[in-house]
Amino acid sequence: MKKLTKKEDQIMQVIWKLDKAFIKEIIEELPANSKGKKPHYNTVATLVKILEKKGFLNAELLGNSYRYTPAIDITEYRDDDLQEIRKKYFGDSLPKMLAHFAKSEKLSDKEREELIKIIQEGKDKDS
Amino acid sequence: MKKLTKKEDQIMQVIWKLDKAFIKEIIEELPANSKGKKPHYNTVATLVKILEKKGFLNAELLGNSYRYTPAIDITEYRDDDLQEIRKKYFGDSLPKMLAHFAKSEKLSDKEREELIKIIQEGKDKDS
DNA sequence: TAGTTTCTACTAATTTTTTAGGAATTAACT
DNA sequence: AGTTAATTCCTAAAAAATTAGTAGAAACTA
Repeated sequence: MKKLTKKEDQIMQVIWKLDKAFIKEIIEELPANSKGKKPHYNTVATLVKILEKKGFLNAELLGNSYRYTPAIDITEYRDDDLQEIRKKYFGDSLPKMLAHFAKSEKLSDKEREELIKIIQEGKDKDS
Repeated sequence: MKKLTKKEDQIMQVIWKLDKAFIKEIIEELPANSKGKKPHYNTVATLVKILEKKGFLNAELLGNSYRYTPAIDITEYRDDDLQEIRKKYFGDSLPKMLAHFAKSEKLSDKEREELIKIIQEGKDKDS
């Protein structure tokens, strides 16, 4: 899968969240910078074009403007990301990584029970 | 914590791995590019200088050259990274993320047992 | 219809990141 | 001492990523 830059990633996160979005709507979701400015319309349009070219977005012409939808599932992208993290910090070992998380923070008793159930059951569909 | 660029991150990974390193040694650990070339000495030296300025590295003069050591623990940096992932893909929920991993892939029975033990015990030191 | 707004397409400016050249210094060797 | 090799420091070129301007088409409005 093609890599995304930080800004491209940011745009994708928004579109995954909205599922379908016009550029205008994307801008609304984006945070303002330190001077309180949302990014320029054309800035976002450029990023979106790049994402389309990279195969991350599909465009559909509605009236005179395009609406964009993800061409790639967020889970696919996410799993790539997660695998990288695993490689980088846990010697590519899932149990090591899991153990880290399990140890690292507080879980409620109920959460613990649920996790144990999941682990015992083994694999499943996706979360 | 200051953010690192991709190359800066790459250098840090090497130094965390080696614990102490001269520039020469860093270069040895870095992969060659598509033309079989390791990065230029000064390229690495520049990155290292930046990392020093950003507070990620300490330099110690030995003979006529510097040896670099991490000024920041990898676990600290890693945990930042992990938290971002958690926010980005799991609505900042640790149990959700854990559940995803637990479901996502195959674990051996032994690994399962160990994880369950860890979860039941609750928190611990770091992994 | 003329003015105004909205959006796209194209292009370029700006900023950030990455790469590496040149000169000076030190050490090492013969 | 003279030559070579390795390193630093300073600097800037090159590439990649980000931002946004200009022009024109389409749609809307008074």
